[in-house]
Amino acid sequence: MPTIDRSDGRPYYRQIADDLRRRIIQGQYGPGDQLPSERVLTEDYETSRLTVRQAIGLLRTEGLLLAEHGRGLFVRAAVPVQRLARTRLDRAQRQAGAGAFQTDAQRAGFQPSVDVDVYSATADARIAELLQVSTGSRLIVRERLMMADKVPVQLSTSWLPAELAAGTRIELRDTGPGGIYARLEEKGHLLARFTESVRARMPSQDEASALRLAVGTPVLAVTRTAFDQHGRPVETNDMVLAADRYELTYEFSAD
Amino acid sequence: MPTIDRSDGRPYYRQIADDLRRRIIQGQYGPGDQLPSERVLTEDYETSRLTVRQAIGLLRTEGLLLAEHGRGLFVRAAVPVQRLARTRLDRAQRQAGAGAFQTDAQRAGFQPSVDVDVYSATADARIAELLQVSTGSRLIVRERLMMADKVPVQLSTSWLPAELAAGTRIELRDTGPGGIYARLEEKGHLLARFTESVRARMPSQDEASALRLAVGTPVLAVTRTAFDQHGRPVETNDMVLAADRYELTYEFSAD
DNA sequence: AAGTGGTCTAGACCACTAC
DNA sequence: TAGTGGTCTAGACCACTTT
Repeated sequence: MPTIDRSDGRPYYRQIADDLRRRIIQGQYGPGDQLPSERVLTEDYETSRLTVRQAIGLLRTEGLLLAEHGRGLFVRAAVPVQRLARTRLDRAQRQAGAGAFQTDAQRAGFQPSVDVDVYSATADARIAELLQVSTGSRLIVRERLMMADKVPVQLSTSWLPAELAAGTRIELRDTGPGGIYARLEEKGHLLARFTESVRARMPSQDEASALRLAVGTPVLAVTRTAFDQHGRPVETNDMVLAADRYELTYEFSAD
Repeated sequence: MPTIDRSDGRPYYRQIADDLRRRIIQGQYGPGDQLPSERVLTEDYETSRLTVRQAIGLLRTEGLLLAEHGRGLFVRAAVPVQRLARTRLDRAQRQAGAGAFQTDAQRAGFQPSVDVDVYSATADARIAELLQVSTGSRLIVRERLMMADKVPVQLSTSWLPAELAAGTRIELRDTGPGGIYARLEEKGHLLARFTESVRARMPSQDEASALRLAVGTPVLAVTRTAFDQHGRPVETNDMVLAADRYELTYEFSAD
């Protein structure tokens, strides 16, 4: 029977969280199962509702529990994870037609859709360094919200030096078959190399609502830069991915 | 002056959080600065302390604020980020002497130290698949807690088929110069290739306390598998990194 | 000793979901 | 309509840090 040890040094809400966490891990409550309501837990643990809510808040930020207003508390079920492999950027993949996101989504059985916004801007310090241009240089910026079966799953912002995009479909919403990389190669910038840097953090308010993230879901922030055959950076790209829906994979030689 | 709009649809605590967030982003409170105390904020916003604490809790899980018991509320300062590049696993690096962590830490100006635990176990389904052995096979497991200037920064667990480690220093706490990869190569398993998969999630209770993570800090979970010249997996490794202290970088060709 | 954040109580009413 | 989680009040005492 669940109770609180009033002489235990731990605060009550931690004892409750530890107890519920143990039950979940041991399988007493499985993925998708409903927990007793907050009021029932309050009676079970002989405490106040706020204390129970503190415990539940802890398990929510740990990503273990999901609260649904008017319905109840549920053990969070694992989401099918989409794997993003390095090979999504191989030339063969790029030339196959659509962009990387479309290809991935369709292979995984999702119906992809994209909202695009294109505008011009000037380079701040960070983008200037990534693209090896001067701060204040003119850029084309492409912001995209990618959806799988109409569920937002990925934010992406691309920056390109304005003169590389000038007069191409990169300046339009629809960049045509193969996406911006195909347009760059048509212009003589053969893509030679990518760098990617990966970080994780909690989402901003805007990202959380755009991606409809549950409390306790971090994001993966990936910055990719594309270099042409002369070693010149031709595009850089910030991707924000819901961490519970994506896995990134890389492969490299040991030499 | 800060106040709450009682007719605004948003809950009070969100209005307060939005207001404080705006002030932080606009620079009214810079990194490391102290905010007014909870009781002062309660008066400023003309509400109850719990409502202020809810707002602060939001900003803490977003990673914007840090609360220090008995001291006050502070804007979280950016931590110096350690970059983990693919090249940390190059043969030249590995043969230079110490393991990857020691090399990285010393280059970054930290004094590295490591707690190690070595024991034998049997393969569960996941490890069996990664190492391409049968479930239940005998393994050597090496658990490590890495510290930089005595601050825990990284957890690492390695699994190797028992027969590859048998009779080598891989079974000991101190594996000798070059670490386990050097011992494997001495035994004729030349390392050819690594795969890494990267995910992000909120830490478990154990990880949070082992790595001394602040509320609102996710972890990067990296699984690396090493393959020998015959394509056989010889080791697999789970790394858990504090996301606010690490950045992973990768580089690959566009072909 | 004074000020800070951390924990806790015993209520109340609102918003949402299901029957 | 009943049950659920979400928000809010007005207190109280504890644990920690600083002076």
